[in-house]
Amino acid sequence: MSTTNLKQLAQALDLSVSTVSRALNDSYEISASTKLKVQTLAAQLGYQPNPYASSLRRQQSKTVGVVIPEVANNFFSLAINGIEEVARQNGYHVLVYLTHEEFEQEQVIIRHLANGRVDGILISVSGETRDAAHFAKLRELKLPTVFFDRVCEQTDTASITTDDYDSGYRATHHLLERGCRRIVHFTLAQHLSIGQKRMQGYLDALRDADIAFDPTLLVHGGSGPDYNTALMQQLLEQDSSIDGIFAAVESLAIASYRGCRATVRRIPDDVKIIGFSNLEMADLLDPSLTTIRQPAYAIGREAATILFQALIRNRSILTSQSQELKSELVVRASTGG
Amino acid sequence: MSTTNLKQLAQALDLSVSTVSRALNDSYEISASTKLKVQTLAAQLGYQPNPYASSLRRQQSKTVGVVIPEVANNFFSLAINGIEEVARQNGYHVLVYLTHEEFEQEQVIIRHLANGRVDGILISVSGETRDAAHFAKLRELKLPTVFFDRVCEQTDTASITTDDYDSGYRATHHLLERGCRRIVHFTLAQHLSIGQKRMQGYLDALRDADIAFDPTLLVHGGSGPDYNTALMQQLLEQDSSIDGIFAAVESLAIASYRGCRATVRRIPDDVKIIGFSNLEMADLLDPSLTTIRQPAYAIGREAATILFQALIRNRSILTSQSQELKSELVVRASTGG
DNA sequence: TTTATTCACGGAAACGATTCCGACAGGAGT
DNA sequence: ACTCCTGTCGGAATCGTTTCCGTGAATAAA
Repeated sequence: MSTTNLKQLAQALDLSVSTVSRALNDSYEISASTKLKVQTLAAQLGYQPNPYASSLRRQQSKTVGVVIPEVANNFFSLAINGIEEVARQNGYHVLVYLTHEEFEQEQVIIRHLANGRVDGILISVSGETRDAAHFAKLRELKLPTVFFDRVCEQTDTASITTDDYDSGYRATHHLLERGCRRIVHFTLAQHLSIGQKRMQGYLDALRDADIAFDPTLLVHGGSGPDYNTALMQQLLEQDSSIDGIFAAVESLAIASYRGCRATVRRIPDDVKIIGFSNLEMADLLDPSLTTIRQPAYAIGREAATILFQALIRNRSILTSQSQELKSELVVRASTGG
Repeated sequence: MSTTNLKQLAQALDLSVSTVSRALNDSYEISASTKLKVQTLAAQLGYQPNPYASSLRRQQSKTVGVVIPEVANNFFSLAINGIEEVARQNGYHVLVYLTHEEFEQEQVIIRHLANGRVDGILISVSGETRDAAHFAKLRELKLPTVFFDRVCEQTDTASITTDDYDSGYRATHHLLERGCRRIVHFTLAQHLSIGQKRMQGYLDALRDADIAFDPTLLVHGGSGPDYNTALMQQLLEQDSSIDGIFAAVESLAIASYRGCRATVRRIPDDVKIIGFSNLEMADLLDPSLTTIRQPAYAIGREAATILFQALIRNRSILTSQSQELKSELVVRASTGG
């Protein structure tokens, strides 16, 4: 669509196409004078190389794919922010795909990405993902892939996460410290490693406090805020002994708030709530929410940085390196200040 | 990268490349039997056409570009959600670019997009954008463009917005109804049509209530939440008569909350606050925030739908059609209930 | 003066898919 | 028997770049 191409430039300058191409790419075998002539005319005519011709010839697209469950979520929004920034700095473009937490969508997207459209992939797997077969193709094709936050343990490639076990432990420990004894763990993605690590932190904190684990307090959220609110409401109605909730993701913390309101439980007097969240205005909630804040922006930046290091080196497969960033516990009113 | 290509398929089947291509594209001039043979082998080998070769030949990329100020924002997140969904349904890919509210970034991005990389553009312009010269190229290239929410009035192409004037009027009227007399209008993007419309609604509502407009109550926010909070705090300290704030975007409503807290103003007793916002948990804030909720997801869907209608028809320039969706005023505690 | 080397450039082959222009059957029409 | 289709397919051009290979001239080395 760009109106001018190499051939036109070459004709106008009475040079060959190859010379013009080399001049624009600052090749050493072109004299400074012709380089100048070519580049000035190119700038004047606003020449821009056709990206698809270029991508076809050199086998690289200068594009990365980002696959995430959803974007209307503060964590992933911030992560995309970091990714886009690093990509821009490296002259890469960013294709965004949403799985809507559905495994099937994820499979389709991965399959569509395995045709050279992208040079690398950054992915946070869907909550439904159990199987890792669809990632095998990426490995076959030597397509560099970095998992972030929600990793898939069955595939050995680079991944960047937060200290999920520790965070789960600390969150639970914090509630115990504040006197909670009947703590609900409200979770999504229970069969993902991230969910299991957080749960294990929860379990170990209980064990260390000599509190028996009650399986009825382990609640698996589903899709949709209304569903999760209803779920929590129902649980609170059935069990009046509940005095704490540890929500594994932001949306579940919100659902917990709503559940408490619906059942007239006071926060933090009756029930204390802590949740993973990147909500900027957690301190403005009623009551302000005690959060475990993940360094979402840094995660995006780090994941992208790792990917681009692999891309500019040799575009080979990434080693099974995994990096772990620290989350931060911010105590607020929902756990008693 | 994809391991199999047309030539390999052709050799394996003892057919020509052109025949295989036509068989896969379901051409009428290929017999049903060979079509079947070709398609089964292609499926078996997991053949996927090289997107760049394909894009180069047919001059279209099956990709659209989305240019927005930021993604860590509920409105734009929801809009992207709508866009991505429509794009997927039409077999298109979505490239996302962030301007970070900077005009220069926007120019660079638009320039980079004007080379055939995308078949169409969806854009919400940055807060700094005054000049529309960079959009002229898109028009020259006949690159279909749809503005959404933050439109650029100087270019006549399709746009989809909300009823910004009405919303501004209603928001201000609501504050007046609740007894406010000294209402701050806290705005970004004051030289964008969206900002001017909202402001005009504010001005007209004041006029209709026979309240003189005080220019010191028109506050132009800047970048960064800390800056905006400080700005509001300073204003509240200087002027104790302020009894209402109409925030033109979500982040400014939040800054207003923080400003009130810093100056120990009670909401809604001392100062009532209303703001544009797509915050899902506006009702959980302390106090719950009266909002004007834009149909963000629908805006994204509509904008994308308009774009794809143009793309599948004739990929010609879009007519200067503009569609307006309605926002919703949700009254909550921050305006007294 | 001859040979080698460097410099600056042109020609043409890729990359992988689409598509224009044929071509060669075999059957229909006269 | 001859022409004329129609149905199926192959060859080659094409999209716009990049890059391999080659070439002529000028300069340096012998």
